[in-house]
Amino acid sequence: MASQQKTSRKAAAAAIRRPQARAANGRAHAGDAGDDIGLDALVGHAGYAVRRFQLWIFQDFIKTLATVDIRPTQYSVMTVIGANPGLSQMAVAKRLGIERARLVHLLDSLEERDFVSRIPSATDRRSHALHLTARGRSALAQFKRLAAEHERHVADKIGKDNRERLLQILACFT
Amino acid sequence: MASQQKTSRKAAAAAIRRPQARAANGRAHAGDAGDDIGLDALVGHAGYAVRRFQLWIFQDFIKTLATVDIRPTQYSVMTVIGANPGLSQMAVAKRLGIERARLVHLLDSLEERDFVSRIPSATDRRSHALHLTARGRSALAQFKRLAAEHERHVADKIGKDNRERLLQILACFT
DNA sequence: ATCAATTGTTGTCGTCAACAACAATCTTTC
DNA sequence: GAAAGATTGTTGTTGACGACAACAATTGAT
Repeated sequence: MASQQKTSRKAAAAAIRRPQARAANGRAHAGDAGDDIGLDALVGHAGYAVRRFQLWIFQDFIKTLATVDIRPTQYSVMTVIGANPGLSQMAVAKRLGIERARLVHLLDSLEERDFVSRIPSATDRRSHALHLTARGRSALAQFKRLAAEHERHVADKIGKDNRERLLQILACFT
Repeated sequence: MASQQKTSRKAAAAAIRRPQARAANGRAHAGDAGDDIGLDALVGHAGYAVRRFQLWIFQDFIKTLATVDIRPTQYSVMTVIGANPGLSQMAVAKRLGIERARLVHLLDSLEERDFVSRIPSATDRRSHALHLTARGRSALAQFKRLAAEHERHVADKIGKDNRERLLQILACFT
């Protein structure tokens, strides 16, 4: 493949020049940096819009909480544990739609930073009861303030009422 | 960490039993499999809902187009090239918000399957003019039919009008 | 007592975004 | 027209993330 690239770059300078069907949005020379590139069917696909939106929103979250070095998934884990102390890893994973294998590493890092502690369950010696540490509780309070600031960025971007509508539409997935 | 887990599992069976602050949504024993686990602040976060929604929507897309083995990103690349023949890799990457480094591998796979061809640009010997092959064009037509079916799944899930509203709200990101 | 299921853990694999470096090539500037 | 800087495609690495498979310890059911 690399060699194929090399050879095709060097050799076939006289390329196949087909009459070439015109673009759906009719542009002359499509190679330049103009921003009038049509998306065709993509504009009707919710998945594309959602992907772009999630990219933006996650980047803003990470940037807004960069000072405390907390990522969206870590925030969601701490929030759920804070609201439901004593949950097992299984319960947290199921509730948040995270693989329990992945949650292991997430909790490892949060435990290293002394935000969360795994306490052996009194009733089931297989499972751990998850709790926030004192440090974790006060940290989470700060995270929530920063997350609220991030949420204001979202409202600024798409509009306050649109954000409300969005939350309502997607409520069935939370 | 692994040893810490081992020891804590074996040793501290008599765990710390704090009086333990009650959960925000007031539950008795939080360790069981009940689905009444509160999300607390997460319900107000657009990012969380969007993440869950994107997970669902991408999985449905992949499943619906499994017979043709096309993933969302591949579909978006072929759609844009089909609508704008002759685009450079840079232009496609910028338009779709993909890293140009990542687009290289995407195009490699699409070129291997004879859906896309990189034709040396006549005006700029650095860049490639991207085109769909004849096989790529007819394949894309089928992909679009399947993608439309997927889009109906979305409408079934969140409601036809909600889907329209969603597309409208997120139009600024496409 | 035995067998199936659950829980946490470890590991691998593939996708994806972000970055950095590089050669080839184009563009700008003197 | 030659040097300096920018752009394009490519390669590679890193880290977050989802999916899956295996495993030991433990629990629950038969």
